[in-house]
Amino acid sequence: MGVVTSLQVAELAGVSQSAVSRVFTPGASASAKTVEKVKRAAAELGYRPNMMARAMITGKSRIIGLVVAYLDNQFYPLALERLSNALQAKGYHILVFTASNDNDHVARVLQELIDYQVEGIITASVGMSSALTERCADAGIPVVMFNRGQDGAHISSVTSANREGGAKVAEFLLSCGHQNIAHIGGWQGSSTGRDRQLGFSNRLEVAGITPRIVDGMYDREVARAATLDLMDRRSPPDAIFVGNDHMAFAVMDCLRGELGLSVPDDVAVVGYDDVPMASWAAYSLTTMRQPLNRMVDATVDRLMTKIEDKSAPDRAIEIESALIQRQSSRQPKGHDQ
Amino acid sequence: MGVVTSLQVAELAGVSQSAVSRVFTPGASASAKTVEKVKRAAAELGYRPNMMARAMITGKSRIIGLVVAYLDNQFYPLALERLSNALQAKGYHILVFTASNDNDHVARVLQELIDYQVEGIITASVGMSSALTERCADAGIPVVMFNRGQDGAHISSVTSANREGGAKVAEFLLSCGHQNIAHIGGWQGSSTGRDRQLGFSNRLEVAGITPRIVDGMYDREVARAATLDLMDRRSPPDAIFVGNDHMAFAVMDCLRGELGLSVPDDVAVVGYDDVPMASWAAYSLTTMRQPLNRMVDATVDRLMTKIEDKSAPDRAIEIESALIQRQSSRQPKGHDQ
DNA sequence: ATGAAAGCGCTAACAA
DNA sequence: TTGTTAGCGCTTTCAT
Repeated sequence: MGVVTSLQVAELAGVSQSAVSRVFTPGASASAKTVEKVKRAAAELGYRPNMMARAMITGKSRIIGLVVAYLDNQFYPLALERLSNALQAKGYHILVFTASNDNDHVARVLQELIDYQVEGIITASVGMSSALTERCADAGIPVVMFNRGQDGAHISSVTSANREGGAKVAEFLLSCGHQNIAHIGGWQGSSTGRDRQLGFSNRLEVAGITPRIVDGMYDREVARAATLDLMDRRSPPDAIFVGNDHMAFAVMDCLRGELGLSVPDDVAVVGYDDVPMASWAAYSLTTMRQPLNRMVDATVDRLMTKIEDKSAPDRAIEIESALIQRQSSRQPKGHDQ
Repeated sequence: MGVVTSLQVAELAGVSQSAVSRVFTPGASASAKTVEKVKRAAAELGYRPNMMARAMITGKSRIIGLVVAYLDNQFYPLALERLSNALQAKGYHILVFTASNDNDHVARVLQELIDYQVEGIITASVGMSSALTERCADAGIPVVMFNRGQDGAHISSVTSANREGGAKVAEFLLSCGHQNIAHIGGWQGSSTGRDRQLGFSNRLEVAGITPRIVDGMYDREVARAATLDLMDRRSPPDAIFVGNDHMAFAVMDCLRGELGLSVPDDVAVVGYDDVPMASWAAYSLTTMRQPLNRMVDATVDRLMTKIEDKSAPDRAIEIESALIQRQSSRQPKGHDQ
């Protein structure tokens, strides 16, 4: 069993144990000769520093906790992958925790993360009460919320400009000549869902239109039921803005499969996120592109900043997003092919 | 900053530091009175044991390393989610590492995992040379390969019965009356891809049919190119078995979108995995169902067994899978609706 | 059942 | 630059 300690390396190399430690500590001082001897001995014994011991002393575990609720919406696994890569490049690693969007559950999970002495926490697809935010701050652990915000709170977050995004969708549907518009929103318990909806309906109201609104809860089944309900009314909508792509696919499946309708001829559908699947031929979904890479970069940047300087100010970062037009929507008026 | 130590709790509770430790150690002995006093003091100070320190001493980090290559194939995020939940329920957590399928890369990642003193390693969608397997064994860290096997190797693995699965698909396509059959295989560098292909072509050969075979590399783009190539030949296939669902979706997109063909009238498509998307109306893909829950359970079980008893034998577990018939394939002969 | 004492493997002053 | 000496916060003998 390969449990080699720095002491054994020291003995073999004929130096002190602390010399070994220095050789394996980035910013430490050691003569070329010592480095040489130690490296050789270490290689021979297959020695590697014990991260746990190091973490305990320095208080730097090099671990970032990631709390995530859903992994069935493709946006999140992709975010996880990118975050992991970006963090790995900086010598950090991700400890994954799954939690439902229940506040108690999140609290428990957060406590465990604190127990693990993680250096930072990223929450994705989960909300946090300000009480929880406080708790982490007390423990001295920086938190960045990914794709969720928290109103007027003392916490860093990275989202796209959801309100503006919702407005852009409204603008677009209006320009396509739609008047009878519905919205299957993201869960109203999430800032993301609320903001998109707000931007959307505010812009529509300016045009004197009040969209029919249902909460899709970020769930395929709920979105499907909402679609069925919407289309069953006296004057069904000819355009539906869906709170995210994940639900939009369900809406399209329902529209085309169950109801035998044509998208976009009978009903136009617009989503939000632009996950890879949105561009697949089977859907070709018009959607707001959330720039994943930039969101990930901003998240990592925010986290690193706070880790290096705990007193750095918290910031709510909003990244602009753009509408990607595909086949699930009609052409805006006055725009020829 | 909430860095409360057991010593502070001990002082407040009027007991020794070791008493505090015992109270927080599951199998330890302490009188009801002591437990009471300590718990009260701990609660007052907000004390929680430092996992890092505990891990260092006991050698039990309660962390499982997960090495994963792709997260764009929906099968893996789902596996990750289930694994995380199952492990969380047992008090373990997942440290995620992403690695390409390059042996050196995997080696580096594995070394980092060993540095972190993880108690076990799960590899998903990545292969491991037996040299790497050895290394982990030397470090005393159990490894379970998920959805990958290693021929005649000294390692635990959990897969579905891929060879048999491939044969089942062949059998099915034959029963539908197909004669001109192609296979866009999973990456041949993976046991999973090889086994499915082997079972498939062996069964077909019995019927005197030699399928045209292309390696799809588990990649949408490669699968698309393969489809284009296959359909461009003099006698294009009327049935394609694709090595996994992820590629099968690309094949269907290409067939229906780019080539304007009908599935299954012109070409039948069968996949492998049965990810949720396979059942969505847009695809309705006939596919082999890999029982994710059972695979996850087996993986966790195997890992726990090896963690508890390092000398437990390694086993290659194969879980049976069944064909799920949907709309992307024709009806087998002699079977009425 | 409890406290004292000895480490786990390492980093970080401190002298030399 | 180097070795010596303390610990980090905890678990674990070992007496009591």
